[in-house]
Parts: sequence; C-alpha cells; structure tokens
Amino acid sequence: MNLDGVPLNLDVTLCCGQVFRWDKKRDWWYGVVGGKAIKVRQVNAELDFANADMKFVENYFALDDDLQKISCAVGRDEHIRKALQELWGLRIIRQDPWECLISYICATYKNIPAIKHMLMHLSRRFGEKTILDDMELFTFPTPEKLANASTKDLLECGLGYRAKYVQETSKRIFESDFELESLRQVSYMRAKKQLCNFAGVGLKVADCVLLFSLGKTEAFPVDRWVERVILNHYATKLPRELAQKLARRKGLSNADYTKLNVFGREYFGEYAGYAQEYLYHYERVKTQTCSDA
DNA sequence: CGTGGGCCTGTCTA
DNA sequence: ATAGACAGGCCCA
Repeated sequence: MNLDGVPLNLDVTLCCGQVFRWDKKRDWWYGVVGGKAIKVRQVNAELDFANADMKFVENYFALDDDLQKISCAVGRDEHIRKALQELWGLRIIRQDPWECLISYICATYKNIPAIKHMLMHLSRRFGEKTILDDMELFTFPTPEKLANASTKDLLECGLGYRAKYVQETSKRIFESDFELESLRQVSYMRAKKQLCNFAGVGLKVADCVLLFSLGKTEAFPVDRWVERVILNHYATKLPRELAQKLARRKGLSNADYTKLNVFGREYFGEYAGYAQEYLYHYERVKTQTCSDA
C-alpha cells in the first residue's frame, strides 16, 4: 500500500527498543503478531506486507496517530525538536498487552540484546512454531503455558530472578482470567495501579505496558536513559534539590521516579509517551549504534 | 513514607 | 583474552 504522505520510518520503529521480537532478513521485517507470522517492508512511501490485511497493519503501526499534530504538541524545545527531526517517522506501535507485560517484566536490569534472547527462548520453548518463507517463527506463549511452566524451564530460558515474577504473574492472569485489554477503559492512574499489583511490575514496567500496548500515550516511562536525558537537557526545569540529588545517586526511588514521570507528563502533555520514545532513542543513537542486527 | 542493598545472567568495555 | 562493570528495576528489610 502507499503511505500517501503518512510519515513512517519502519526501521527506526522496529529497532528502537519498544518491541523485541522482530527480525530483519533481506530488507523484510519478520514478526509474529496476533498469533500469526507476518512480514513487512518499507520502500520509501510504499509499505508492503504479507499474511496480514491493511486494516490490521494500519492499526498495529498506529498509522492513524497524527504524527504532525503530535510533533507540534510535544515540540516544546530545541532538544526534542532535534530528536523528532532526526528520528522522524518513529511510531509507537500497538502491541499485544500480554506479550508486552511479560516482555517488560523480563526487561528489568538487562540490555536489549539480552532481552531479545530471553523472549526468543521463551517463545521457542513454549510458543508454537509457524513458518513464513524460509523463516521459523514462534508465537508468544499463552498465559496458560507460562503459568504451567516449571521454574527450571524458565531458568533455562535465562530469566534468572525474573522467573518467579513471570510465573506468579502468569498464574494470576491465567487463573483469574484477567483481561488486560479491560485496562484500556480505565484512566492512566487507575490502570497503572492495577498493573503494579502484578509480581515484577513496578512503576517503570507499568508505564511501558500502558504506553506500548494499552493506548496510554500520556505514559512517560523513566529509565536510566531518560533519566540521563532529563539531567543533561532538562535539569533547569526541575527543582534544584532534585536535580542535584539525581546527579549524585545511581538509582531512582519510587518517589523520585514519580517526580520525573510527572515532569514529563506535564511538560510534554497528552503525547508525552511519544516524546519519551524519541528522546530515549535519540540519546542512545548519539552514544552508540542501534543495538539491532 | 523514605532509603539501601541484593539480585540472575548476558553484553559491553577496557 | 578475561575480568569487571553495567544493564529500559523490583522487592524486601
């Protein structure tokens, strides 16, 4: 299909660290979405795909989000405008909440290549194999599969201390038949509190799940990188005491997390999540190369 | 309510 | 090459 003026940068979108189970082979991106393997490729204004219909692709890549409007809304200063310009076409895609939740529980205290490996191992062992072209792809394990997985199995997937969180959260979701999708109808704050009740889910993980899979574009996850961005470019907009304290310390307490989170949401507004993702990725590409194949 | 330390293990860096 | 630091944090004392 022709994008017809709708801005999209597929490569940046799929390798900026918001989603972990896409692989590029011969200029096609292969992934599993909605239980089936699909492939996507962008050639300038042309977006090609196979094994999926147009409506599905448009929704998954959030092509109905008006990037121009969002850019105007969050473009409050030189730095963010530079990031927007540099990474123009990056979109926040609409992931499956279940996969997103487990992914970010696993993502704590890991770098992106390691996260991809864990999720690949999990899918290989507990998902179902599907074939597309010459690619073997695996669906993401269901809550039932992970709820019944043994600790030993999960450890062999490299989860380490995250194994018990995945186990507990999967059990709760499976046994109570919890519908993560229902959190879409709930306010950002209430949904965040609900998510934080799951094992292995704190403020940061909850914000990621809300932003990347539950349509809360105002969510503003604060990780080490975003903390760095704020310190390097927005410190003057914070209370001086807070900025000094953050410069001294290594990690974020919940209270300080919330302060930075509120700053982001108030400063950038209802699309703070987009600002976060541009700033996050921009900070990374400035200091290293894209950590993707 | 705020703070500090521990944590599995794969990557990255020197 | 090999050790040591660090990683898209969370939990518990």
